[in-house]
Amino acid sequence: MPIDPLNLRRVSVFQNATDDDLRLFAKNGIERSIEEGEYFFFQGDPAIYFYVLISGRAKLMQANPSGQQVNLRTISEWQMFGALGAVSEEATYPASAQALEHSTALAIKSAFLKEMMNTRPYLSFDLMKLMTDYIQEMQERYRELATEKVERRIARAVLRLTAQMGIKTADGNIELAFTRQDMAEMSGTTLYTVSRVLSEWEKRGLVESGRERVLIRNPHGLVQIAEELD
Amino acid sequence: MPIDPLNLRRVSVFQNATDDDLRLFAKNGIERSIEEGEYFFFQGDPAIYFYVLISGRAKLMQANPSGQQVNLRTISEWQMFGALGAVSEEATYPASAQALEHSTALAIKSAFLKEMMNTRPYLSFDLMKLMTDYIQEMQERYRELATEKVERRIARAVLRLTAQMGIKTADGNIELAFTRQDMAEMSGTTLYTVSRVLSEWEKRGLVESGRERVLIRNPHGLVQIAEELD
DNA sequence: CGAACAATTGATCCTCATCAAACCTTGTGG
DNA sequence: CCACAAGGTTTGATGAGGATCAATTGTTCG
Repeated sequence: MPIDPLNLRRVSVFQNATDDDLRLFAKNGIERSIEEGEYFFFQGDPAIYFYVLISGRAKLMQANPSGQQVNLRTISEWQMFGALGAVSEEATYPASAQALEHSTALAIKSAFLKEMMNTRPYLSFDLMKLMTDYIQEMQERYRELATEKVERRIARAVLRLTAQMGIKTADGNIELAFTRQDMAEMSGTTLYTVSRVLSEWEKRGLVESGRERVLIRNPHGLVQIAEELD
Repeated sequence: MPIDPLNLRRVSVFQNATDDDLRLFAKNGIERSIEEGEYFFFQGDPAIYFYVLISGRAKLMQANPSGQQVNLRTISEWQMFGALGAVSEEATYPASAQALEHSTALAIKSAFLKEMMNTRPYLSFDLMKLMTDYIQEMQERYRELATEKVERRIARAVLRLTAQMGIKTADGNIELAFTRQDMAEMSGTTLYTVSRVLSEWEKRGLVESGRERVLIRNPHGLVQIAEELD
């Protein structure tokens, strides 16, 4: 069943689009559903389409030649991904996009977005806005990785995730659904270190953790770890 | 003495501008000359202007609250910097821009660029192109920092620099003019480690190094260090 | 020539990665 | 409904890779 085109307004790049434009994008897109663990695209594939995640969760990962990988970002509903190729000609995806659970996305030809941008300044503008935000985030994460210790990096990753993908539980706490491996790839460390740090936090009453699950008990405590001098 | 507006075409974002547009930008800019070590702007300042470096060299650095800093990129002639603020409203610079030698830049109001982009799709487009390139570079550097060992990261930093700011010497070799500290900030390590690695490379005949100076003797050898598996 | 700055090198220490083994948790099929 | 397999997690032991500190040497410039 096709989505309601007007829902696309929830995509930040489309927030200023006319209803007609939204319908145009929807009409030009094809829905793709994939299972957990499968890929929307692989690093190195020609970047013909960009995607809008309609349901589920996914992650963008980049691997080095020997296979080690980092998690560049996690994608939740109504986020756009794979859009870098919409600008540079004959580009390939710089990262792979893997579903963290059963997910469906709308795939739209990058060339179409490019075409639309020619006549709609608001589109270029909103896409640029998205890019600058992302650049700033990457610059910060880069600095963190270069200058901060693991515990703090993990705290930051957890806070970023809670802001973006945290699920409110019945009792008002916030829960994350990630494996230790995922969290390690997001903070540039190993699953062992993440496990140790979480155990320590649990002892201190900051979180409660289980299989593919972290419950934030004391967000303020995490902020302190993430921010405090020395 | 004011610059020739047509020289602005060498700025990648202005490559498709009309001569008249170039003159407009030049007329709306003011030249600022600063000495080595001084700053065009500081991290946290309101981002009212963006800059085009006309002569000299500069670096963009980001510091964490306790003062440790990383070098996000180095800026050479006819490169634009500080332009992120042109998109997001009431933004502040996410990094500081410091001159590596006596430098002069053209400062143009971000609001003016924004205004120009409204009516000139090519401008938005070329700026986006620049942003995507930068995003890809940052993503790669982030992955490197997370997964690669220092020696390789230093090799990559050196190669990036030679491509961007290498100076051909009389005998056909390429030379870089950076302190160990600068190189350390660019590869996410310390000046001591950079010094040790350069000494080792010198023993192997890959480079020749001196005060604020590295001469590349065997670029291919460096590429091997930067790329080889295992 | 001397002061200021940059680079080198050795010694030491600490943070994490790595490896290994055991332990949970969840889902599946008999 | 239990048993077992598969995948996720924890924890300990060990060691490597760099950071840090300190002392010395080299370079540049007024």
